Amino acid sequence: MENITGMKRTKYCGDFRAEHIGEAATVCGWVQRMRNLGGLIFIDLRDRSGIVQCTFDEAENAELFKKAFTVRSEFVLSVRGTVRSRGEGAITDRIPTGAVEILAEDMRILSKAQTPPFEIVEDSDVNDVLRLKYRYLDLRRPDMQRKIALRHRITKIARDYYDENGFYEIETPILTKSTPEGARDYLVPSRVHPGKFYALPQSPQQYKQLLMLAGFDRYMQIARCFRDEDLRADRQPEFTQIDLEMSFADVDDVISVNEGFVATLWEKILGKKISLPLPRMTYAEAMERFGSDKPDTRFGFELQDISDIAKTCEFKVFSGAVEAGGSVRMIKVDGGAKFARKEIDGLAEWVKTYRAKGLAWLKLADDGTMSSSFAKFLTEDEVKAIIDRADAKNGDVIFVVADGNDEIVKAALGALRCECAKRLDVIDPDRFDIFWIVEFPLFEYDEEEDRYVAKHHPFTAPMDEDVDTMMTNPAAARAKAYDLVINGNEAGGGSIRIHSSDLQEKMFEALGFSKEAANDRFGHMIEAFSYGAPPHGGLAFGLDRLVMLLAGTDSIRDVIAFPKVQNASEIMMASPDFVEDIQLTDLHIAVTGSEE
RNA sequence: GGCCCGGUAGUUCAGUUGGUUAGAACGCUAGCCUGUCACGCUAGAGGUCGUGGGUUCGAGCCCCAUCCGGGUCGCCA
Repeated sequence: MENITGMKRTKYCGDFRAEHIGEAATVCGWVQRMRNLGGLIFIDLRDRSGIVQCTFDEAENAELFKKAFTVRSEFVLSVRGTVRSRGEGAITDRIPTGAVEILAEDMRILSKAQTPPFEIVEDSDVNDVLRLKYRYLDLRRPDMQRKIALRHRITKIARDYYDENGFYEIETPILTKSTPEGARDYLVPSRVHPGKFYALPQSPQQYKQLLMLAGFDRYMQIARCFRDEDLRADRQPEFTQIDLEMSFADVDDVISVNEGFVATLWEKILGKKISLPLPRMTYAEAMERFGSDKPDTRFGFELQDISDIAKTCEFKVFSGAVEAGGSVRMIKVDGGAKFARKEIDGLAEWVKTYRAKGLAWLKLADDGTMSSSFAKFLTEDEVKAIIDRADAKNGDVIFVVADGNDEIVKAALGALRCECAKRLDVIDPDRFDIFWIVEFPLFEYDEEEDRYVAKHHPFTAPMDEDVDTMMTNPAAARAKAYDLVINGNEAGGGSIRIHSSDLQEKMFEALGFSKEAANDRFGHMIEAFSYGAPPHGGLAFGLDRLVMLLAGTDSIRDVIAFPKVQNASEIMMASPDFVEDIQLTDLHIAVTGSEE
């Protein structure tokens, strides 16, 4: 291999333009492709900025031409030469550097390369396992380079924006303590404390609150977080939050600063103006209209309650659901009559994954003919009342879900309306619906544990109106909590925190912690609050999801350099892995089961 | 843990009712070619059909199990 001495880059490949014609230049990069025309060889050289064509002419330099002959895809080269016009007819607007080329006068082969297991090209459609096994090759692809660069720009804008608004960037520990509520923790055994474990943080929640108590007033961090739960297309076990907290703030203050960040981001990255303040929708309204606490409002198909009609009808599936304390709700899907019977049957199966028992439907064909799975069990007036309420016209379909559990009805229809929108392709990909969901419930009932648990986390403040009734009527208590929703994605969320010891103790009591249990796990917080705590609150954006949205991709793996696959392993390094017995001994750990 | 989908050449895929020697494109190798840019032309190499078992005269195709991956429900304060 040759060295780079005297052949250092003068400019990135993608930066050459007609104005540089006549200049001497040296470029370094990977061979994207070569075209050998006999006495003339073109090599497309690629670096992170783009591609430039290097030309080797046998008539100009026969020895160099011979060397270029040995070059193959993905070789790493340094090429020195003169920038010149490609000449009449050869100029292309296919790439930004298409007006020029570099006539090579010298070339070093800095590194040879095996033929890669897949082609390094834009948007290649290669199996995920192979991509991830050779992630360093996958990342060479221009679209991946753009996504990772975009991620950098977003974190840079975040740091600048919060700095300008008085936030300090402060790091918090990665080795911390396990907390009983919430997701499963990743644990790290302690060598010096036999039997004790650190936990990796699910979020810097407690630390950032303590930073407010410490008087730093405003904090932010690009914080790595860890949750040992199953993966999804938009969920990784290790992910990044833009995490922040501010003192002497109420809901409006936190929302105001952070929607300013979102507007800045959209302006700088996409050139789109976001008008502020962003709209707000209560949790109750979101669930009632969209069956989701992160509704996609870019299309209609809203939920409508027909329990009143269903209650008295002869169809037991409907009336029985209402009698059992549940509900009967519907969505009208404009243009949904084009769903074939088979497809509707498929959707009926599909909603069962959301625990709905079935899917009733009523279709109005384009010629006005009605067909339905349930109309025959209802009176003409009842059917008409449903069609009228849905405001259904020819070409529409109405889907009805009935269940003794209203939550199931809403969740199933909420998911179904998104699925229908996707199948009918009614979503404008250039549209961004960004708004806040506010007034979340303070608690939610956990059927497994048979008690109320914190919907957000146990430090979330109740709304002032609900403080007095939160113990007697926990189901109705609302929190000073808010989520930012973008196109049906939860892009961020946060809350105002409890800052009085009294209220915090009351909260632990409501969650069913004994005084001892609360003290054991959160004693440091309770004590800290006793030394003068400012009112404070904060928020965390899911950085990965923000990048996804701004990059226009629907897989979180596309915006993380080295992501994990569904079983939480990392294919390239092959982690997790077994360790040496001596390491386990040092950590006082005996393994009782393994994959082998 | 449940459900759905997928695994055939280096890559992306096709493969009929179970029937001869499993094909295509791209990539790769060699040769020719001085204005290509998805260069072109000619020739060639390349396959445990994810793995194991079963049914059958015969399995890429049917059955069972299993592994790997994707999506999703549960889960994710």
